[in-house]
Amino acid sequence: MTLISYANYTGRMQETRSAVDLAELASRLRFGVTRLARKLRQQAEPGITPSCLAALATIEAHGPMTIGDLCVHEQVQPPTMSRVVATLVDAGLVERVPDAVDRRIAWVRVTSEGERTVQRSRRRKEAYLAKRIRALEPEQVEVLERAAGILERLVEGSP
Amino acid sequence: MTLISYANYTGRMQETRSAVDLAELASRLRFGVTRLARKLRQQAEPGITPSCLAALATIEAHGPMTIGDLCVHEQVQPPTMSRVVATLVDAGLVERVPDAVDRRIAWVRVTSEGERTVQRSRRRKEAYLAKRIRALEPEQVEVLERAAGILERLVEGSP
DNA sequence: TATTGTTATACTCTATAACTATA
DNA sequence: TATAGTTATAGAGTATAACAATA
Repeated sequence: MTLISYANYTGRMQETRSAVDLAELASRLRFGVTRLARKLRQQAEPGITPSCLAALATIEAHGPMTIGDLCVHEQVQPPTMSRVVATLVDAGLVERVPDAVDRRIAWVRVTSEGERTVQRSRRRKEAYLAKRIRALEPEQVEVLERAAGILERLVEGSP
Repeated sequence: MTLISYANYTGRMQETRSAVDLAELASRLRFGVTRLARKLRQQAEPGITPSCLAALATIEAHGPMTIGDLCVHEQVQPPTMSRVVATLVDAGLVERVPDAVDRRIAWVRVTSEGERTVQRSRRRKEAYLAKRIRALEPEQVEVLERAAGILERLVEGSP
């Protein structure tokens, strides 16, 4: 109340109202995105743990990566990723490819079995989502179409 | 390709194209939402683990709950929640209130310290989000305004 | 000497099984 | 006997510290 009166007084009402709406938008978006992501996680692939699946999906999306690359991307420490990769290798979902020139480096590449696993997992989550989207009004679907692109780019390259 | 030709032949092209777009929308939305949620989790409150914070936020949002209620809501088993609550009690963020009539039941209530912690955590995540939203064009913000409400309701009461 | 990754060890989160207290 | 919750114990995920191999 005080804010709006002040803003009105100083002739910056539009700006101030935007700031207020922005906080509320951030709040609602945080809530909706967090809950939806949680539901999607719950549609998990059986037989593979979330951390392994996340690493696998990352490698599948980026192409062959080193352990170091994966650590940066997944925000974990080297020993953790070393173990995740060992598990994925044991499961036959990825394979190690020694670097031709620098033999310290281990490239990690998705196998065709791993490829199938990632795609099955994605299909499962997307089917869950598609089912809910199908229940919406056409205008709502259109809003989501436009929002999807904005969300994809929203946190791109941010810490 | 085959699908569209077939749809065209049977005169259901519009429906079939929608189905195709729906899968793509689901895919993009899954990607965007998952990544954004991940970034939000990374803006975590220091000194409290994600599982404790999630439980705390749930109690704060719902009011006093039993351990059983919390298990259902957080999708964990009773021993897990029992420990999470014990940790929160030790940290002074929640308190146990014995049920007046059924002494097996333990109600869990947020303390004022817990309240402050939840709100600080939310503010931190929302500030992160608001900062990114502020960099968008006004039309994009408007799309997100409309999308927020749709996302909030999208998975309401679904398994 | 610096970099890449692994092994050793410890702590947290989670689960199942067995238990206690109460209804 | 059934229910609400806790304790005992074990497995997975993660981290830091110390190490090995290579550059």
